[in-house]
Amino acid sequence: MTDKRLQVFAVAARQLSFVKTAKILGISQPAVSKHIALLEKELGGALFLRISQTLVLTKKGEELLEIADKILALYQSIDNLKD
Amino acid sequence: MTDKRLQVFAVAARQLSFVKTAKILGISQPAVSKHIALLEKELGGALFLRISQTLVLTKKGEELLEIADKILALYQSIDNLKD
DNA sequence: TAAAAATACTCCATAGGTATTTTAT
DNA sequence: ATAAAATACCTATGGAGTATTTTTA
Repeated sequence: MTDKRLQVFAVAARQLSFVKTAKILGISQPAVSKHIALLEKELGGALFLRISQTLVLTKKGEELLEIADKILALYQSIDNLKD
Repeated sequence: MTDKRLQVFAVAARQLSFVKTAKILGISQPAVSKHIALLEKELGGALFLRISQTLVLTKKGEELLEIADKILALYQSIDNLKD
């Protein structure tokens, strides 16, 4: 698991669009899809429901988002150790 | 950054031995050395002092350990989402 | 059709291993 | 001579990209 993966998820969970997520993070749309797919595989369940090209966060997705936000904030504090 | 990297660091910070860390985690000693070296490069400073084959945590190392513990605990709670 | 996500490839960087070297006891 | 960490080298997996396909509005 990487912080990048969680970051991609956190943005996607709020944008509810892999295309927008890709633009925001400056990576390709397939890269986003693959991050999410691997995360879902790792957690053994869907994080998003794909209902007629609309994305919706699942319960598991919501739970992950809460934890991911905390982890990402802590990674930020690691970045601050660089100074 | 990966959770594995932080886990290797957290164990090493307590064992103060890369050999012991490697045994505990079931990976090779060079793998441990490389994780630490990359972490130190990423943070732009030493995490351990190598004083006559004794390892000592630096201030930066101590600061990282506190944050790493919190992140690793949160990763544990992600693991629990699998159930 | 148009737009979004998924899939298929290709390429490079990183993680891990074994073997070896260096350094200090 | 021993023991620990670092380095060299090799291999395999993962991450990223571009191009394409699939699906649904």
